[in-house]
Amino acid sequence: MESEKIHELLKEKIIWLDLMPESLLNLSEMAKSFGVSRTPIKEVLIILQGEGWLLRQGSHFMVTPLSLERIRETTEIRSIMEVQGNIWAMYRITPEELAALGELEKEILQLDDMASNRQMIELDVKFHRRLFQGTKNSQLAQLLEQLLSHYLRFWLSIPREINPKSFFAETLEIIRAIKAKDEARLRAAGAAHIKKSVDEIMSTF
Amino acid sequence: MESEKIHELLKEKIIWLDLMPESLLNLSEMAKSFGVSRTPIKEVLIILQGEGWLLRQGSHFMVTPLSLERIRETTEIRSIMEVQGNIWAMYRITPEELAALGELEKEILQLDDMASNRQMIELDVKFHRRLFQGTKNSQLAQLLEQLLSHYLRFWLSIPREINPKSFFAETLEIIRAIKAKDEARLRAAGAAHIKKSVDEIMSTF
DNA sequence: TTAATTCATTGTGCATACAATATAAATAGA
DNA sequence: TCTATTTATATTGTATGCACAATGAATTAA
Repeated sequence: MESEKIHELLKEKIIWLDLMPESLLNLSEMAKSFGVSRTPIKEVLIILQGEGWLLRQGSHFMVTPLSLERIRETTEIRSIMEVQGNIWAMYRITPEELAALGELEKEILQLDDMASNRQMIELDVKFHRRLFQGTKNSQLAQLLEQLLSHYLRFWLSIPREINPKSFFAETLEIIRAIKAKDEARLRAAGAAHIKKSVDEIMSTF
Repeated sequence: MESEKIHELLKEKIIWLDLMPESLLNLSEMAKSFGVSRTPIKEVLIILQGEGWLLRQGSHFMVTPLSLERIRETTEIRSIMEVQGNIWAMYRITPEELAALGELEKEILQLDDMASNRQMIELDVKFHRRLFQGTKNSQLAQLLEQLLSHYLRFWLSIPREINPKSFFAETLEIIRAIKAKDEARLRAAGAAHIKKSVDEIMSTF
C-alpha cells in the first residue's frame, strides 16, 4: 500500500475515532500491518503531525487529545473564515460548480430517515468541500477543510442522534442564499451555521 | 546539528532567498553539509513541505516557486484574519504583553536611518509575533505567522529601499489603536496595513 | 547533420542493520 | 513488604546498502 493511501486511511481512522485520542502509535506494528518498512510509515506520521492529527509524546507519536480549548480556537477561526469564504464563493463560483452544488442539494433533500449518520455526514463534508473550492482560493479551501475535519472529530466524540431536517437546515440555507446572490442572507446563514456548531459542542459541557 | 535547528535554518534560508525559489535540493549533499545522514534531513524536508516551503518535483524536493496567484491567496486570507486577530488581541492581551509591545514600539521609534533593512524587518516580525500571541488563539497565531513569513519571502524578492518612517507607519498606528481600545480605529489601521501590502506587491507587476 | 537509441551516471525510495534510549522486569537489600 | 538498583526488553533514532527510476551523454543509424 502506498504512502498516500496510508495517509488518507490513517486520517480517516483518527477522524472517525477508530484510532482513539491519546493513543500511542507503534511504528513497527503499523509497518507490519501495512506490509512496508518503518521508513515510509514514519514519513506519513510526520505529515499527520503537521496537520495536527498527531503530536510527539516523548519519542512516540500520539493521537492528538480532544481538547475544549483547541476546538474553541478552531471554531473561532472557522467563524471568521467560513463566513468570508462563503461570500467569496458566492461571487466566484462557476455555473458548473453551482450546478454541482445543486445536485448535492437534491441528494440531501432526497435523504430518507433510514439514512445512516455516516452517510449524512459524508454528504455534508462533500458539500462543504465543493463550496470551499468555489472560493477560488486553494489555500483557504485546504485550511477550511482541515478545520472542518478537526471539528468533525470532536463532534463525533459526542454520541447523538441526527435528524436530517435539522442537520442540513443551515447548509441548505447557505446554498439558497448563494443561488439568490444575497450577501446579507448568506452572511446570516453562515453565522447561524457556526453558531449551531458552537452551541452543539458547548451544550455538552 | 539537531533536526529542529536544521528546520529553522532551512526555513530562514528559504525566506531570505538564500535558497532560491525553484531550486532543487540534493539530499546526500545536505546530509553531508549538516554532518548527519539522509534520514533526518528528509524528515525535515517533509515538514517544510507541509509548511508550504517546499514541494515535490518528481522525486525531488523543490523550493516553492514565487507565484503571484499564491501570494494573492495568502494576502486574501491575511486581510480577513489579521484584522480580526488584531481585534481579538485588543480585547484579550494581558497588561504584561501590552507593556512588551510598548517596548517594541520604543525600539521602533529609536531606529536611526542607519538601521539595516534586515534589522527593521526582524523587528517588524517580532512585533507581529507578539501581537499574534495576544489573540489567545495559538492556532491562529501560528497560522498568521506562517502567512506573514510567506508574504515576507515574496516581499524580499523585490529589491527596494526601506524608509523606517513609512515602513512602520501602519504598525505603529495598530498598537496605538490597541492601547486606545478603539475598535473602529484598529479595524481601519489593520485594513490599511494589508492594503499597503497588496499595493506594494501589485505595483511591481 | 540530425534523430534515435543505448549506456552510464546520479539520486531517490525503501528496507534493514545498528546505536541510543526509554520502559518494564527482576533481584537484592532494608 | 517495600524500595532501590540493576538487568533485560522493547521501541525509536540514525546510518547505510541496494534496487530502481530519471537524467543526460555518447554512440550509432538514418
